Amino acid sequence: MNVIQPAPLLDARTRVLDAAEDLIIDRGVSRLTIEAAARGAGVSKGGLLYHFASKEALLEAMLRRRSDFIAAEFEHCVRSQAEGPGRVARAMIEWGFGTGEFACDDRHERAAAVFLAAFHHDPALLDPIRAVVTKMREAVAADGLTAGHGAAIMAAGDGLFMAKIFSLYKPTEAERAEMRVALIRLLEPAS
Amino acid sequence: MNVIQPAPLLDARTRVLDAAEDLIIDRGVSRLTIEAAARGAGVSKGGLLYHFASKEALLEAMLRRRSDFIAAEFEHCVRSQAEGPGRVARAMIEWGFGTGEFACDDRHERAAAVFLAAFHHDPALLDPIRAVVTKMREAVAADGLTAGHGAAIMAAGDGLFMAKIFSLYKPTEAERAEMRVALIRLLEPAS
DNA sequence: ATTGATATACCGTCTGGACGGTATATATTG
DNA sequence: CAATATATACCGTCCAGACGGTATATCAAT
Repeated sequence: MNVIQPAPLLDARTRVLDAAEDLIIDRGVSRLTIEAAARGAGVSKGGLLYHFASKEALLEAMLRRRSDFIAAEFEHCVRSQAEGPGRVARAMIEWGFGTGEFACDDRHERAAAVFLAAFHHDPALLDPIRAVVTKMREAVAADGLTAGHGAAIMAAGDGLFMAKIFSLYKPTEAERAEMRVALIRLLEPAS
Repeated sequence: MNVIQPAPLLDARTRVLDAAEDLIIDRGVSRLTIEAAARGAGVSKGGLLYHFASKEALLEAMLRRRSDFIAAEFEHCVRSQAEGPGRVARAMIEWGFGTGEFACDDRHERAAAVFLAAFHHDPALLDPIRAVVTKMREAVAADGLTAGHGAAIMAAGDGLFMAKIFSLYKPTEAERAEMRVALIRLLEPAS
């Protein structure tokens, strides 16, 4: 105890949130305990419980942070697309299969980790994400594409996301590019 | 204790496997304990541990049962499709978006539950599924479609599966049918 | 009587959470 | 300004319960 810690650059609350994510990512969902998260953040268990009244409260906060972030990022991605039919679907393609600013990266990995941990503790904790997904689906439905085409694009992105969550497979960059081309075809009205 | 149980129709081993799945599905992954699984199967904890030496062994058996089943079911589904290019992709479309014999049903839900529980205990436990997925991806790659198109179809199916796992949303039958139509477009060579 | 199948009792560990205490910063007041 | 009070941000300890797993007993069938 009383080990000398490096000067804390972020406030304890943020450090705990980050540490908890790190823990899930490199030790697994089952290793996330409030004690371990506290240690990782350079805080005592009591200190953690000051900021988050319970493990559930911690998970709620983790989830809120990530789902807010995801929602904002996606909205930004949509706005970066040209207006007109298929705008939302195009954003989804860039989000899941592109290589630019909005490509999947470690933030998505962190989000996935949080979703899993929250779901494990209590499936109801995912409600904030469900709300975000519902909004996305509504946007897709009102996107001006042939019915079902936007939903198929979204599902394909989700599929890749799931593969990442469970490390089922890791598509090569070439494969992602090819999938992107395929999905772009679905932006055209059915003949 | 010693509550009178209905005559056990199945052998204890199968009953334990089923009970464990039930537990995950309607109480959540975190509620799966060997004690609870034993109770659900009408067996004592010792009885369960006779058949499955540890919780990990139980999860392994649960996973093996489901992944064998999934693999066999998918193979059957492929064989039911007409030969020729896109056979595997067509099977995937029917599997994930069709309404017939191979449509997703509660067996998929049970599989999803098992995957989650196994992943939580130890991500490496998913290796049997990863092998199945790898085989599927190889089959898709050799399916004779424009590169990436089969992978996109597969990803869309996976996306719907993920939505089911986490109860993110439940597409209507009409929506599934529309998605199916969209994906069928990807069977045609790119113009 | 041996073996397979199941029950009972128990142990050690881990975890979430409660609790009491401490140091520092920030008002409030005389 | 000094003294006092209050809030904030932690720390370290302790405990009850849950859980996985072991050891041993029972019992039916061959």
